[in-house]
Amino acid sequence: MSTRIQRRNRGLILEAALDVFSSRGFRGATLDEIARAAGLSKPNLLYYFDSKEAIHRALLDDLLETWLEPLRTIDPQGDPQAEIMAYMRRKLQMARDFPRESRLFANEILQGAPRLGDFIAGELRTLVEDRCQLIARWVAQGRLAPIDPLHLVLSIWSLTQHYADFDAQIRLIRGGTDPMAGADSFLDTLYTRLLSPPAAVGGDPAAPPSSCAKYSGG
Amino acid sequence: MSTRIQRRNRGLILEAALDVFSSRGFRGATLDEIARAAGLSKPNLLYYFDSKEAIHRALLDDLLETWLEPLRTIDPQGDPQAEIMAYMRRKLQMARDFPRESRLFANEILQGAPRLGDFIAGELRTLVEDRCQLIARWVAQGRLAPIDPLHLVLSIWSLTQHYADFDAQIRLIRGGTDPMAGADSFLDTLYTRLLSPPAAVGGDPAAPPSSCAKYSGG
DNA sequence: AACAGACTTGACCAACCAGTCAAGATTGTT
DNA sequence: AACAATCTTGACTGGTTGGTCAAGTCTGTT
Repeated sequence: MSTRIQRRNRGLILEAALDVFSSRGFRGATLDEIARAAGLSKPNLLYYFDSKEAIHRALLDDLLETWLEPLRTIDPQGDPQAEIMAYMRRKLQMARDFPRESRLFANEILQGAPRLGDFIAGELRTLVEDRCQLIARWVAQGRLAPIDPLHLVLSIWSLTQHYADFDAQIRLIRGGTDPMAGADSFLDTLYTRLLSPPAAVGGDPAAPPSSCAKYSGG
Repeated sequence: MSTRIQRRNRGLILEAALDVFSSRGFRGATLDEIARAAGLSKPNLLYYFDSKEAIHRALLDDLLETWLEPLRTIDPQGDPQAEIMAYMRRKLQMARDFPRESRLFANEILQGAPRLGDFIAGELRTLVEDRCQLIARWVAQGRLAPIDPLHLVLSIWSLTQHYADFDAQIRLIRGGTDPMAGADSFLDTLYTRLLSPPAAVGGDPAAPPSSCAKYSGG
């Protein structure tokens, strides 16, 4: 059971901590700065969370489900190209809506994934392998242009999260204009051209490149 | 004038500092750790560099020229598609050869580019604008498929540096196999499909999308 | 050998850090 | 009003950090 005050203050702390951790990394963040941003005293932070580590952990835990969900949503029964385009658009929308979460994640990976190793090597890896098998089947059926499924997935992560993670750089280069302006239509164009199966209708889909072979067993 | 010992020790320090800064970020790195990695005492580090900040600065300064050079190398007289493919391949090779430098840069941008703001808003921005004008001309001439030049450049940065910056994640997902295996041919495929102008030979190149218009004045 | 300049470091300092604690303030309930 | 549970915090601790300094060692030159 948690009180009204607990819910409010835990919320304030996590919100402030997301700001600080995402922009300074774990070691660069200080409890004093989080406390100041949350409008609470430092001992009060530690009344609600056991440690700096625990706050960070709580943020990551919130994040992980949100992170996996769009990948889970890909529907094996749907149209291959439409499914992948929709996945890419969901990820881009997440970069727009949750840029701090993206940077929190990026910070964690950049430092060698010390706290996310288990999640990545476990749940995420399993899910990615499953999705790669699905994509490989679609390619084998000639419903997608021949492509390496894993690199396709990585490219979607890379291209969408880039707008959140490198926001500071893009802002400085574009000087003023919205960093993500034009990103939607660019990525639509990119993945349409990348994925559209060769115009040749019907028959004989080309053999998938060898890099897909390892997934075709599913 | 610098002595033999100076050259050797400055080199040892910068090499060690690159390891530490790239994996921990500026605030997460400590002089003790750099000193230990370099095999020198902490006061000795500060005999060769004025401060922690100065070591970091020296690393970034070394980096910036290397970073710009491939973009400069794009030849306005060359074949458009070949020039951009070659640029992409150079960037991918840099991600392979200098992953720590890429992560050092990524750390800096993630934290809001506090030390690179001037470089990015100045030299880099000017160069990028110039290259975008060039690409926009190529598109207008129908020698490249219609595409937003800035997002094209951003996509190359994103897709190549991703293999260095998110190395830890890719390693954990692939479990053992070389994180960059297959990246070359994937990116070759991607940019070939993205950039190849429509098969229609000769005449009437389609009007470039409006997002290119702002570059067409150069 | 002798000497100056270059190099090295143990011991230290002030500032900052995560986390503790005891004492007090606030809140919800009767 | 009274009381217990919840909430809040100033003052503190032990450990770490970037950086200093005086005293020393090493190196190249004569």
